[in-house]
Amino acid sequence: MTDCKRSACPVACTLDLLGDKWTLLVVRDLLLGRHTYKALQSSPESIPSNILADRLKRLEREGIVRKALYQERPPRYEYHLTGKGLDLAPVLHAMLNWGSTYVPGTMSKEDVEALLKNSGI
Amino acid sequence: MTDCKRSACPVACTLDLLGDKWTLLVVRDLLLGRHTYKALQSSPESIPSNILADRLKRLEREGIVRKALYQERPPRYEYHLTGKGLDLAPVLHAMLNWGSTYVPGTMSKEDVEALLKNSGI
DNA sequence: CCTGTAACTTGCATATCGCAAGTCACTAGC
DNA sequence: GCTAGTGACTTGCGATATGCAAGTTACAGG
Repeated sequence: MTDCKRSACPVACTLDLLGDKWTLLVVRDLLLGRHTYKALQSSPESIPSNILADRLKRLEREGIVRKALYQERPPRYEYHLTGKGLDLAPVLHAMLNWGSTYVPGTMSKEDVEALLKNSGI
Repeated sequence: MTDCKRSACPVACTLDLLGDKWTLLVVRDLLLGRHTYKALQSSPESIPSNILADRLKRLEREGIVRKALYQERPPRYEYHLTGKGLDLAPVLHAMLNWGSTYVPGTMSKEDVEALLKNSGI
């Protein structure tokens, strides 16, 4: 294997995989029920197309996301979180708590919880 | 104010502030008891000097870190987390959990807890 | 005066990002 | 059959960010 880690620290290694502005947003959207490339592109932050493709590829390679063909002609794909991916929920949840407490102008935690309920999770 | 957010999502806004490979590592080190520039530079991941200076400046500007002169001649500084900064602990803790579970070759959660105890937190 | 140390700063090459546009494989309508 | 439209990407390229090395400032100690 050629995966050189920065250190043996689990936090550092987690940041090596997820430490950027977009990756965890993709995971958030997958948790919120957006499963197609189009749907992921349509989230309010409008992720650039090439970045989305790259992040999905990385997440799949890391076993956090699984890509599935759900229609053959024309080919259409769905992305789903694996168990490893679903276990990132506490990280997102902690960020949600912190953000809604300390960043003015963001949705309250309650609003987001309601949104989650309506999205059927 | 000219702080344009990507969206009203607390997670997105949190990632705007902390979403990169280094920022949360600096917060981790501050939690672990490294408080000087030198000490922060000496952590196992060896953060580049210019990046460290930049991140400390940003964290201070965002009210996550407070810089204090603890010795006048020669001038020596200490960095400490504010309440806002300390409240990032759950985020780090969630990453610690995930990393130690899913990234092979990292320290176990127990080892890190022990380390935290010894560092006097 | 010379060496050492903490806390940065600067220069510069390389890597990553992000916008726009283009591609590919179809399907549905005329 | 021809054209427009859609989903899922890919490509080009300028702008921004990163990372290494070296330099700077302000002192202390011998």
